[in-house]
Amino acid sequence: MNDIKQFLRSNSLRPTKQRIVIAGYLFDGTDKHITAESLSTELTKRKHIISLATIYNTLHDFYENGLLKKLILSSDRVYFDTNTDDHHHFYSEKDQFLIDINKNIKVNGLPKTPKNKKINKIEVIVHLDK
Amino acid sequence: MNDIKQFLRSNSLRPTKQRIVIAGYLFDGTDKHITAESLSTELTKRKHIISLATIYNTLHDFYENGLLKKLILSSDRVYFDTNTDDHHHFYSEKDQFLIDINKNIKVNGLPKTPKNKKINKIEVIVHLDK
DNA sequence: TATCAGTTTAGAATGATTCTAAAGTGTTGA
DNA sequence: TCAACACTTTAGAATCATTCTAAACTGATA
Ligand SMILES: [Mn+2]
Ligand SMILES: [Mn+2]
Ligand SMILES: [Zn+2]
Ligand SMILES: [Zn+2]
Repeated sequence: MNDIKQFLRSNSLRPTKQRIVIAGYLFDGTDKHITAESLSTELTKRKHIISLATIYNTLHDFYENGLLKKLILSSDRVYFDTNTDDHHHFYSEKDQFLIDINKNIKVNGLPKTPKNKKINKIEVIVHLDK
Repeated sequence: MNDIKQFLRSNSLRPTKQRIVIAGYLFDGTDKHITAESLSTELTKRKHIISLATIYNTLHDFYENGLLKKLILSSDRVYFDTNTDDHHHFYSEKDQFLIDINKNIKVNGLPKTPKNKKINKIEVIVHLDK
């Protein structure tokens, strides 16, 4: 709890009650893939009522500060990933199911990068089912 | 034009005026990445006024029939791709810019597929800028 | 402890997409 | 040829995740 406060402060985030609760849940040592909605549900289960606006604000604050990754996999919800290491995913749209691929994936055979552009990151999504 | 009609029929799509115009534009031999909005703008330029509802309907009909691929890259618009071959993309969110990678990309080092699941497709997105 | 910038929140707004239901059209069998 | 009907188009309403607004609240600081 004081760890969490320090953690937030060290990321230039004021440790408010809401951020402490959310960070406590998100960064408990277990990697998580969540959406604003699923996070809200999870917090409500734990009797922590936090407005959706704050949940969105907090997810963005954490994202802006590099504490979360953003995953765009579906057109109707944004996923956030507590695993900020470089990694990839298995994804089942059908089962709304997302699994980290932490192994060292190598992408071979890329053509040259478009003129005046730099590669920011390479994302591999392994789509399951259909 | 009669080619287009046949093309639509052979894909179990009734060749309506609107579908003929849209297919004529989309499948002119040049690969395209479009959104409902950009397609609408493009058709309007060409003096073909088609309602947005029909544009959405048609894109989905074409997609359902395998004439288009769907690309989820941003949370606020869906891209459709007239290149239905297996391929990957360079993507610049900043410049809303999308380039095909048709070269034979190889993804090495994938772990085993989750139990009871099958790989549907592997998608590589090379994000540019930041 | 007063002050103030930063934060939370209810509720409104946004905007891409989907839905509804009424009018229009391509197909087909007689 | 054309009536009949299933399929399609469309305006406008609805949906819904997300963002915005602006007022109340709170953590940090001196
Ligand atoms: Mn939606
Ligand atoms: Mn949007
Ligand atoms: Zn992950
Ligand atoms: Zn493409």
